Amino acid sequence: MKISELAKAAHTQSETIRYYERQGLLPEPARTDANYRSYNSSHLERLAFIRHCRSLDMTLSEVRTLLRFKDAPEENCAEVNSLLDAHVGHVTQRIKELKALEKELRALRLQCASSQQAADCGILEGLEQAARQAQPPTGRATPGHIHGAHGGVGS
Amino acid sequence: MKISELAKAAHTQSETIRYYERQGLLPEPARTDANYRSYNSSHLERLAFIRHCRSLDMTLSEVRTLLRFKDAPEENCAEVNSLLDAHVGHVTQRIKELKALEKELRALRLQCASSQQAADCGILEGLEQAARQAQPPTGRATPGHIHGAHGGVGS
DNA sequence: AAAAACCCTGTAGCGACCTTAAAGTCAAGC
DNA sequence: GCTTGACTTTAAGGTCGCTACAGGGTTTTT
Repeated sequence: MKISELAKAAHTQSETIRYYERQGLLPEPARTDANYRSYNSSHLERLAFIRHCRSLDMTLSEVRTLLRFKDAPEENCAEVNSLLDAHVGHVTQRIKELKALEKELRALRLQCASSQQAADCGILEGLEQAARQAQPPTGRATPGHIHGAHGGVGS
Repeated sequence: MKISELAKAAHTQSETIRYYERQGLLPEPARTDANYRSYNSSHLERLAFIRHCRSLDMTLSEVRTLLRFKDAPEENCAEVNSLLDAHVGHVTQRIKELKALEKELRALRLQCASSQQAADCGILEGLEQAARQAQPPTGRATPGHIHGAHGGVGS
């Protein structure tokens, strides 16, 4: 299997596969005479595993940890459990934050129903006023790792 | 006001302020004889505005748009409204995605109650099995811009 | 045999910062 | 007047998870 076939099978781009190889997530495959990467089904399985973890919004570092356990089946898997617990915690926390955000944004949106001069725009005014009460940074409790509204794994 | 005073007042790091200046979000302030940046209250107000928008998970490009309207109060603010509508949409969408994710992760977590050999870990097994059904990438409808579980504005 | 489609390596870019480094400036204490 | 330490300056590089070239080689199709 060459790289584009593997890419198609795993719904991934070839570039991403090479990237995972550089990051040590995928083992270096055999090469053909022409120096092309030559994959087998075990590569596909591993890549599918990685992509699934990514679709669950895990970082590559988290995935790396899980792969370590897959590669060492005799180890105790307690760390897997706690990794997952932490990850669920991040997601739950992020949902909470985004809900609060959504509420604030919707309230803000109501302040300007029509299009008018920016000077009278309730949204801009609302933002300015909110900014004036120099809030304490409302940092998240734990740094977490679930991003904002922008990006994600997508297709 | 020098940079560290402004930084403290706006709960921001000095580096971030310089970064915003480079990005054209904050005007270049006057300089002292020693070439130190010298800020006034209008800078603070503008920085607070930016930080508040960031705490609402807007991108700097979105903030830039809002600032344009603040700087041109006679313009029609319709774009402000649609920007906010789009942003609320992104957040709402991301919440939906994260909720689905949370559900899947919690189900996965139940598969391994105790710590045991990784070979028998229900979580790893669950991940492997899920990965095997080569899902279509489940891309998000619109690219959106709300990130995953990792990162955010934080303190 | 030419053209199109693939593969290779290496590098640079995205966003929103954070960190480091090397050098200059300022206020206080001795 | 001199040192110490806390500030400031610019510039460069690192983070994360890719993506997009550039500039070559190879394989497949026409």
